[in-house]
Amino acid sequence: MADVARLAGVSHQTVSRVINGQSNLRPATRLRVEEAIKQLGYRPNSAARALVTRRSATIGVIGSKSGFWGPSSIHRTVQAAGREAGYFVSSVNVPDLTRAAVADAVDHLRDQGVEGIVLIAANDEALDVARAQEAVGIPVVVVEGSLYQARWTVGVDQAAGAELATQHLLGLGHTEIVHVAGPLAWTEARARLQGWQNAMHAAGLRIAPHLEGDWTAESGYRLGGDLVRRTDVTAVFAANDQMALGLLRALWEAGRSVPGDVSVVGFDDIPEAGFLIPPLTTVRQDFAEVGHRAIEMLRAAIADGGPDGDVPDRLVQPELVVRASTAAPRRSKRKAKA
Amino acid sequence: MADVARLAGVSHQTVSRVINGQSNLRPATRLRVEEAIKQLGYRPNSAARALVTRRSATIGVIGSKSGFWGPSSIHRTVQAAGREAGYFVSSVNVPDLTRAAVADAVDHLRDQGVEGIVLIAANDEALDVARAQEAVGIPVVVVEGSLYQARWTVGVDQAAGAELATQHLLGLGHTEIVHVAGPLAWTEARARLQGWQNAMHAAGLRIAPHLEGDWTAESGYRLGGDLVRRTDVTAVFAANDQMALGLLRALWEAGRSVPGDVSVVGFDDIPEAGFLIPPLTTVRQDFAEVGHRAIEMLRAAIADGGPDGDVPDRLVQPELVVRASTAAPRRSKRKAKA
DNA sequence: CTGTTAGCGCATTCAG
DNA sequence: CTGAATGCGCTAACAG
Repeated sequence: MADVARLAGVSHQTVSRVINGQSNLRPATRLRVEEAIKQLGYRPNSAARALVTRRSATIGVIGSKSGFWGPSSIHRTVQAAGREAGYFVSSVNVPDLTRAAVADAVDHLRDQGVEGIVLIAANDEALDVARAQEAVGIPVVVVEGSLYQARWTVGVDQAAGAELATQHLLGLGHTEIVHVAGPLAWTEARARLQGWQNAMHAAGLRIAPHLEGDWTAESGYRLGGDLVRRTDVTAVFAANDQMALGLLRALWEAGRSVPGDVSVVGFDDIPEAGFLIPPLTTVRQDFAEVGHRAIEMLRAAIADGGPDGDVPDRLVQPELVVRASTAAPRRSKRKAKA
Repeated sequence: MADVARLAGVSHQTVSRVINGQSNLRPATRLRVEEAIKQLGYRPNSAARALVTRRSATIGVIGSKSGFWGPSSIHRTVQAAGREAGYFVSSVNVPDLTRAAVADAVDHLRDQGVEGIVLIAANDEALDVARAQEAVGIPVVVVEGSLYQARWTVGVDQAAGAELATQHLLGLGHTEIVHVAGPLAWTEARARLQGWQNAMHAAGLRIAPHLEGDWTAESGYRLGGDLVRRTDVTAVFAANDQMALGLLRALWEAGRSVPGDVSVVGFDDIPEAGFLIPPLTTVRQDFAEVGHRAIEMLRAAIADGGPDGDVPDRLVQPELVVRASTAAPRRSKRKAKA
């Protein structure tokens, strides 16, 4: 910077003013300085700036190492939105979302001086850490966590999505609809379970016990092995597409046709969903929107720290994508068809 | 830090020594300082440290927004390995790997003062930028790029993997093996194409023209629509699992059985591969290993800048995973079966 | 083994 | 509209 000042024949701080786009500058001076900057290929030192301004212009994102479609998509969109908003974004992927691992990630990020943190794919333990952190003073926005367990939250309306899926099945005439849930320590899994129950309840139907998987195709396959024997079940709503995929395979192996014998609905709309056998009906989530809102909220939290925004803003509405894995049940048992 | 010094009754400097784990300290003093640090909840300011040491302890990772399995898995493993190595890791996902976008990402990272960059999933344009960057002084390790186009490179031996896949098909007795390649602007796609050609050539077989997809299931499905008419083709080697998945669907729709009528091999071993219909034979890549080596190499590049390591170290060997999508051709046309 | 003295590169007072 | 001083929090020399 001293070099630039010398070359432009001005002082230190005039250069600083140019860089920070201050207004009180004679255009000629500014031009001269800009010229010198370009000529010398000068780049401001962000460490020095951070030291004096006490602003690192950096935010942290905590994700999980596991690489499920939803969380990792959100990680990407949050990253992109953060950068667009002018931040450097520093990521850390924890092996699992245990209290210790998340706390560790938070520490790492704090040491770097991040101004705020976005925590993705939160389960209960992770939420505890988030709450503690907020108390300590560094804003944490939780994505896809429960709205009631953290102050700053953004996410898709999971329950609404699950209701959409279930209602679709209901509308087709199904009454025996089983839910293959995700791990219930995850708030997302619980919200989807809840949505399914709500819809079943609203339709006046008996709510069969749900199954619980771990988001993987393997678990869907394994649980599908059990479901296959229950011939009363005409439809399954899986809490994500991976498990639905495993289910499809189990059904296929058992010689039960989809959607002839049983309809299957997933959740997420992974890019492959439309190319499964058969193409999967599922619930699409607008991850890009989630990413943007997360950053928006984080900025607000950093600037303000005050009361959070309106609840409606935190929820992104999902959308049902109907494909070929769902149809009316073969023999329509009429019963609770209102 | 001044507070800590005061509380411990020592100087500035001694505190600094404790933090940096220097050896010349009386244990008693160290203990006293550590006590004070804990009591005050003191955390070193990394900006100040970066300013004086000229080391940010930060590295950058450039990935692509698209979210394909391979690149995003590597992104995660690189992130993890970087953190284990004591770095802060800052990510940026570019919309596409064009020259402009990558150059932009590099600039962003440089502004942050990263000590080095890992560039993931490189195509030709991105490689240009990487080379330019190396010349300018900031080390760039390219993952999955061509070994000949950049100095610091780590990756899976794509060609070897493709040969593995092709040889498997060959060993089963197939002679008409078509390759559905990835976008050939990607070095990975070219290497896999090359491996297939090598194996075909070595077997003394005619090399049919390849098809070119874009990594997506959709493209596999589309290209599969064409392949379906070519009844002479008994086996297809797809350059990734997504395209193989689309292919499976196209084949299924056309009523051609897999592996009865045609065998299919993929590449990547995505977690769902074992649960497709039928379970997919594919080539597995050890992404964690790639991530570790990338960081290892980046450290070397940062420290040294000198000659690169031995070529063997840059290549991770892939592994064939045989599942149910491959079998001997129905009518064995003997011809080049050695 | 420990304290003292400088200065990293910048933004922020305050004067001109 | 611009320049001169001051200090952010820390580490790197030196002294002692």
